[in-house]
Amino acid sequence: MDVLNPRYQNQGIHVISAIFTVDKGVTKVLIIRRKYDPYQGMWSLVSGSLYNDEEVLDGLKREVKEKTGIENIHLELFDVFGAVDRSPAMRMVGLAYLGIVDKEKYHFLKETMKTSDADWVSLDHLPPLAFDHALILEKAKEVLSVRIRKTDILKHLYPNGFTMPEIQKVYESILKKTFDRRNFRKKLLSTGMIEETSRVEKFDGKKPAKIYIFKENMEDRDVF
Amino acid sequence: MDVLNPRYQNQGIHVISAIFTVDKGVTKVLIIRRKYDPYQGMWSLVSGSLYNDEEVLDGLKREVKEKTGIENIHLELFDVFGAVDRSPAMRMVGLAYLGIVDKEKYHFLKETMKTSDADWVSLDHLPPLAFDHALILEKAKEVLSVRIRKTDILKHLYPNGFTMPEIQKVYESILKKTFDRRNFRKKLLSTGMIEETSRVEKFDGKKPAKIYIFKENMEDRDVF
DNA sequence: CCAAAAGTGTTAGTCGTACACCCATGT
DNA sequence: ACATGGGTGTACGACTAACACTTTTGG
Repeated sequence: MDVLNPRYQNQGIHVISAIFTVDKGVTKVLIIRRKYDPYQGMWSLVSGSLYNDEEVLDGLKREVKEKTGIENIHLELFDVFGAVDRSPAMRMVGLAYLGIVDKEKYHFLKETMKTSDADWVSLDHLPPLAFDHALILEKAKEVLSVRIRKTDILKHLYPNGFTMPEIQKVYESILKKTFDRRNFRKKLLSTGMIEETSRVEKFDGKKPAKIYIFKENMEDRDVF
Repeated sequence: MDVLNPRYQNQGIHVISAIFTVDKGVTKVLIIRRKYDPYQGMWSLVSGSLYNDEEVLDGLKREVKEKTGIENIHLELFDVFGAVDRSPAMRMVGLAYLGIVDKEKYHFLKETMKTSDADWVSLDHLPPLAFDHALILEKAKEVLSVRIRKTDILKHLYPNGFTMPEIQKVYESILKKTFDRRNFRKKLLSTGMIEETSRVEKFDGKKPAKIYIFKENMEDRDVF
C-alpha cells in the first residue's frame, strides 16, 4: 500500500450505536440532538468519529459516555455501512453496534436529561434522523429480533434478574407476537440459559413472581 | 467532527476476504504470497486497502480480481478487526468478508497459478499468515460453520446444482461430524431451500445421483 | 452376477403446542 | 371472599432420529 496515494487519504471511521431498552413493554432507542453541523439540530443515533489511537469499541463507549453520560454498557457489532456519500464531510465508513441496557441506565438518563440533549424514544414515535441513521436503525431492529431469539443478549437488559411475565412482554414487544404463558416459560427454561433464584418480585399481578437470572458463559441456544 | 484534529488523521480501511471452496471433501481457503512489505514473502488472506471513492464490497472485489483473477464472487461481511496495532504502517480497521466459490473458479485459479502468487490450501496445511490473518481465518471458519447451518450460503458453492452425497460430504467436512444419509436428505429437503432437477451426475458411486439446486430468494431456514 | 453407492419407508421417541386448573396476594 | 395475575401438568400432534431393504450402474 502506497500511503501517499490520494485515493487512500481522507478516510475515517464512524462508530454508531443503536442502544435499546424496554420500558413497561415499550421498546425505546437512545437518540441525541446534534449540536453542530452537519445536520445541526437534527436527531441521530449516538455516534462519532473514531480516534486513530483507540480500539473501535473503546471509541464508541467514549462517544456514548461523552454524549449521554451512560457508561458500562453492552455493545456488539451488527453491520457496516460503507456508502461513499453517507457522510458529507469526507469518506466515513460506519461501524454499527447494537446495545441493550437496563432500567438503571434508563433512569439515569431520564434524570440528567435537562442537562443533555439525549433522550429515549419509542420506536413508534421516531423523529427524522441524520445521516443514514434511519436505515441503520431499521437494520438494528431486525438484528435485535434475531438475537433475542438466538442468543442470550437480553441478559444485558436484566443484569439483576427478571420475572417470567416481565421478560415475556419484552419478547412479545420486540417480536410483535404473543406467546402462551406456560409454553413460554418451558421453552425459555429448556434453553438452559437461565436459572431460578430465591428472590421474588411483583410485576403486574398481586402474586409475587419468581426472579430468574441468565447464567454466565452460555453457548447460544435457540429460544424461538 | 473537527477534520483537522490529528487524532482523526491517518486512518484507513482494510478489506479482507476469507474465500473457501470444498474440493473432494477437503475444505480449502484462498491465500496469496505478499510481494511487498510489510510481511513481504509471507502468505496472507486476499486483502487490500479501500479507496476513498469506492463502496466497501467493490473495493474488496477489485482486490480479489487484481490479486487472483477471480471475479463474480459471493462475499458477505462477518466481522470487524480494529486493534490499534494490527497493521504496522498506519491505523487500519479491517472489514472481514466471507466468501465461498465453486469448482469453476477453483480450477480457473489452479490453471493460472504459475503466473500468480495465489493458491488454495487445505485448512489442515496452512502456512503462517501475515498481520492478524490467522485470527481472522479462525473466526471465518466459525462463522462459516454457523452459516451453512442457518442460511443457504452453500448455493454459491453449487451455482449449477449438487447431488446429495456430494453436499453431505461438505456439511460433514465443515461441521466435522457425520450424518445419516436418509435423514440428511429429508432434513435438507424439508427446509424448502432446494428443489430436484431432472439432471443426474455420478459422484462416488456407480449409480448416478439426482442433481438438486438451491431456490432463489429463500428466507433463511435452520438446517442443523 | 456381484460390488458399491444411491434411493426410499417405517417406527419409536422427543419436542412443541394447546389447553384448564390451583395458588398467592391485595383490596 | 373475591379478583387478578402467577404457577403447574397433561395429552395430542409434529418433527427428529434410528434403522434395513431395494435399485441402478460398472466391472
